[in-house]
Amino acid sequence: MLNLKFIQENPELIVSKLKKKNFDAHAIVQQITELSGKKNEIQNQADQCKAEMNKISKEIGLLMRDGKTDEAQAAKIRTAELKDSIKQLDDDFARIELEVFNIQVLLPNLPSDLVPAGKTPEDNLIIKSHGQIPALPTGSVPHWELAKKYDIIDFELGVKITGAGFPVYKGKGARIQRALISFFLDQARESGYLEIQPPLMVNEESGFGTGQLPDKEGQMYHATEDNLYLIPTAEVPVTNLYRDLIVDAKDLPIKNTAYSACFRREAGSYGKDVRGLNRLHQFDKVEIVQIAHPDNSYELLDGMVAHVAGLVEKLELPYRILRLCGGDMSFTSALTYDFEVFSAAQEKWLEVSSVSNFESFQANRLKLRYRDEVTKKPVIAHTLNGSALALPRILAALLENNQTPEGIRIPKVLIPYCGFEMID
RNA sequence: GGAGAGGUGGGUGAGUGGCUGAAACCACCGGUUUGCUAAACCGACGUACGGGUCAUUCUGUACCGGGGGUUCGAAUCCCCCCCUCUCCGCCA
Repeated sequence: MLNLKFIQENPELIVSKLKKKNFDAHAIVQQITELSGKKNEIQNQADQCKAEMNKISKEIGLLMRDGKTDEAQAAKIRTAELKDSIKQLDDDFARIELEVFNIQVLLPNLPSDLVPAGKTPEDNLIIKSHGQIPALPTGSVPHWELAKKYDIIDFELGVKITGAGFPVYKGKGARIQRALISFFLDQARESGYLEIQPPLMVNEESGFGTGQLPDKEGQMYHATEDNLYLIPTAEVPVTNLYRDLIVDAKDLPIKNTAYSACFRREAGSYGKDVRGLNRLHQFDKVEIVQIAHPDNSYELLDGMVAHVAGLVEKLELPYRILRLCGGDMSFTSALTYDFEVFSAAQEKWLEVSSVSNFESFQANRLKLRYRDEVTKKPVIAHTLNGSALALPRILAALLENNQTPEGIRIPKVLIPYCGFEMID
């Protein structure tokens, strides 16, 4: 959510910047400017009435104390009128405030100047490619066949007990999952992130705080009996740890990491990309989150990108980093880097991480602020997060790229975590 | 699920109708003292949204879990909701 004062003071800037996201903000900005002008006017009137009311009430109190009941009684006459005005003005104010808010949340975050123009994923900017695309031996197969061949992931069994998109990992399949989680968490800890184990369900306030509610309500599993939501990413509970807080500037940046299962309904996505591990309703992910000072949030973003790149390199997977174009970015992001690894049997790039700076967009909703060391005033912080990493597609690429006639080779760095060198 | 207690500023916690935006203590910040640390003492110390100067300042309003009501006036009284804690039951 963009800050209201900022919108009022920079209408043209907002309209021009949002063009990059292919979003025409003109009408919204104009509406907001008009409505908030009206809102301020009403607040002024209401405040004046209330000030007079408070004054009279105080006087009545004093008169009563002195036993001058007649005078007190006389003073009450004026209050009835004021009361009506106040009620009317307060109602109007609340209505307009809600109206402004409802429009305000329709505005996407402003893209950073680094964001390339464009409409579709084809317009994303490849800023780095790394690693060799492996030449697989003849007879190589995609990961869902490997999963069956070595009996490490059972998709049908998942269908039986839950439904499509809820695979069952077995034996070395389960163990490699656990190994990846531990590896990612250890790496994050070594990069200075504090490990958090968050709840997997969140309340409505948290869903709102990170922007899943109300817009993406349909994408989350909702336990209606208790009005709790299964988290789509650890970003939600972890970022919300800092909701409604004013943190010390000297504690920034705050760096947290968390493993969690992630739950996504993926309503409306069917067909080509959903085979095997490519798209699931439940999957595992290690997330990294930072709460930052606005002055250095982009440096920190680069650091997060470097961290994720390190992970993929250690796993010996060919990857590329994309800077997302305006049209492919999320509503809330100011700058996003996607990581894709090459899945050699499917012969395609799979997104395994998305690292973003949200600047103050999320923090404004969260009311997450830091106290400026000079002015001593609260200032909205910046939030950043990224996957480091999401497991399923990493696993898909590991299985496909490392298949040999003898079995699937485990990357060196994972062997101590797995306790085996081959899936055979 | 049954019964009870309670939600006040960063924390503990006082406050049952007006002089309470809120005592006291702790923490944080500034200062004095001190060889350093500590202690002691003094001072400042909420947030949001408005208005005027827009630089420091000044000023209005709102906020004591959320919403509604009573009253000239509500943290305080009434109603509804939410949450937390304790005991019992059930259970990993």
